[in-house]
Amino acid sequence: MSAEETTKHKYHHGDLADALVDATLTLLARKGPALLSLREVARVAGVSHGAPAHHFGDKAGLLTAVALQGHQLLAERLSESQVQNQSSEARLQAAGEAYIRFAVTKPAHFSIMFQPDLINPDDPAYRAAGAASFRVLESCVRDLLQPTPGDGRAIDATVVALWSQVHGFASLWLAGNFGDPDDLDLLETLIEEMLTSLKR
Amino acid sequence: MSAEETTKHKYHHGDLADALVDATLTLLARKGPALLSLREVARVAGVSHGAPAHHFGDKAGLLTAVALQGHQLLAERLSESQVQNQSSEARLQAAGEAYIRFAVTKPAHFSIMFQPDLINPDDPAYRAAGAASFRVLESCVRDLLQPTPGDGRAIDATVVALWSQVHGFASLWLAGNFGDPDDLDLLETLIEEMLTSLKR
DNA sequence: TGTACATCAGTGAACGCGCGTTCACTGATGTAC
DNA sequence: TGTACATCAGTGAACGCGCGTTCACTGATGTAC
Repeated sequence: MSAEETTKHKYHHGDLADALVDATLTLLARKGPALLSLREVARVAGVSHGAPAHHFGDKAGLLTAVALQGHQLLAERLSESQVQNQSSEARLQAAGEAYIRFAVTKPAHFSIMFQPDLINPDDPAYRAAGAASFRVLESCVRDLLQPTPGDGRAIDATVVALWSQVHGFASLWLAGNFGDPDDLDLLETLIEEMLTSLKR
Repeated sequence: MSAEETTKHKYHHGDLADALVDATLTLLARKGPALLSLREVARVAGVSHGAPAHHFGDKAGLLTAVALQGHQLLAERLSESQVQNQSSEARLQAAGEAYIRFAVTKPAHFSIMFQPDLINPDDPAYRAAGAASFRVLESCVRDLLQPTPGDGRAIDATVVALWSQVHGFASLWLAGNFGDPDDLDLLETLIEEMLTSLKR
């Protein structure tokens, strides 16, 4: 972000695509995907409401870009959680924890990433990003189970179990089902208590 | 439903409130909560678009009624899953399985039950129904852990773990993240493989 | 350095649309007598 | 059994609104020479 961008109003924005994604995230955090409008996004970004079409085609295109960024970010966080040399069990737990922390710290991204109705779920880049984050989860489970490569099943039940647990926890937490979503102490406690049970 | 209702068009519907809820469920199944409109609901129910206001006040009121019915149905299914005299472990597993089966067989209900943005989350009846289904889950976990009544914690981590897992599985399944949501064989396999791990 | 020109990015007016909600109304029902 | 009347449930026209998308345009940028 250049210095003059903050003061002067340039006709050419410079990085409007990114700015629109950011504005979308702001609004997603404020009111949820169902109530978001393209015009309001443009308003927040400070551009005319016709501008988004240039970069994203239509509303679904913009939301797909946000969901895609979310998956990339998630894959990144999951990968980072694996870098330290730990036991397989610890790495599994770290992946689960990273998933939950991603969702809780990036609720706006998370709120749109699994909404096939609102995005273009067949967008190749989106699919690739989703597959990438899934692969990290999968790899640490495989690691744990010892290599039984190509045992023919479409999806491993242990990955399903882990993914389900952390995804469900994040969703329920964000919707306020476990108490105040801003109670970070409670969050820490629940994460620890829930995930240590993975070791048993 | 009376016989003549199917043929004759009566000015007074007789049970419009229920019919509107049913129409809402039809549309929720077809296009998801974000894209649902009150006027379309009325159209499907075969009444004028002003009619819903009489029974539900506004759109959020109607959606709240649907979410409420969903929670009641879920609580029922969870309770039913507990009636047989089984071991504590088997009952826990049965509750988890009942939760998933509810979500998969009633996706329209499930799609709106945890959307505080679209309903009136403070509606007393809705809150009560949600609390009731939570209590069933909680009771079978307490049962399993042996009575340590009133240990002071706001929410038990084991309930959190179970709820998270089945809720996450249902959400991810319905969104197509584990494969074709209509592949019932795969569903059976995954439910069994995932939930038997609860016993270990 | 300067000029001409192609390309690009954002504007803003215009479009048609379906929406949620309101409300005076009217058809139907049921109760009192 | 019949009549009057209160109550209720659904109608349909009207309201104002914000939306997504399109498109001729214009301001800005960068490149060729």
